[in-house]
Amino acid sequence: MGKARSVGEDSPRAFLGRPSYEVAPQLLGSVLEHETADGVVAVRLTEVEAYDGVSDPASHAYRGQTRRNAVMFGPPGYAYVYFTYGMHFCVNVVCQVAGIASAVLLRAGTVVTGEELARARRPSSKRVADLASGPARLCLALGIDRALDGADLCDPASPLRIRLVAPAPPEAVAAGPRVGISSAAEVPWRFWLAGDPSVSAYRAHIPRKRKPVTSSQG
DNA sequence: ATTAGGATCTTCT
DNA sequence: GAAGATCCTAATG
Repeated sequence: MGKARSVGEDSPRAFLGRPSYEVAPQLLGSVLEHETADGVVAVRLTEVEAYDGVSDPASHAYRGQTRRNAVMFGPPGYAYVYFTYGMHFCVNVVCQVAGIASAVLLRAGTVVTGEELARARRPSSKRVADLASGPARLCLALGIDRALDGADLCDPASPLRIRLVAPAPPEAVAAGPRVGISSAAEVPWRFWLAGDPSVSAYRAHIPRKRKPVTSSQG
C-alpha cells in the first residue's frame, strides 16, 4: 500500500459527484491551476460556498436550466464560469451527476505558483494574501474568463484543472452564511480555513441603489 | 477601520 | 426593465 493517495480511491470526478454542500468543505486545501501562454498560476483554496439547484433559492440553477447555467446540469468536474455585475467573472466546480445542478463557488485562495504573473493581473492588490481573496479576484489572478465555462477540471491536460488533496480536519474548517446573496441568507454554506489571511471579508447583501430616472422624455 | 457610492453589462421576467 | 454569488476609490472617524 505505498501508493500516492489523492482523495479516497475514486477518480476526482466520482469524488465530486455528490451534493455541493457535502463536497464544499472537502475542497479546502485543493489546488486550482490555470495555464496560459503567459505561464501558470495556481491557488490553494481557502474559502468556498455551496449552491444547490434543487433546494436552494440562491442558486443560479434553482429556477431551471438556462443558457448561462447549462454546465451545472451536466456531469461533475467541469467549470461553471459566469459573468456578473457587468465586469466580473466567478468560477464554480460542478458537483452531482448529469441532470442535477449543484456547484461550489470558489471564493478565495492563496497563490502557490506564479505569484509574479498574478500580481501583474491584479495590480491593485497590496498584500500577497489579497491576490485571490474574493471570487472575482481569484478569477482575475488566475486569468479565468467566459472562455473557460465548461472546462474539464479533472483532466490534467486541461488548461484549467484542479488537484484534489486529502480533506482538512474538521477543526480547521469554519462555516457561516454566504456572502452577497439576498435569498437563503441564513444557510451556513460558506466554508473557509479558519484564520487564513486570504479569506475574503464577509459582507451581507446590499441591494443597489437605482439609477436616477430620466423623466423628461415622458 | 468603516462606510458609501460608482462602475458596467448580462441575464431573466 | 431591474437586479445581480463584486471590487475599487474616496471620504470620514
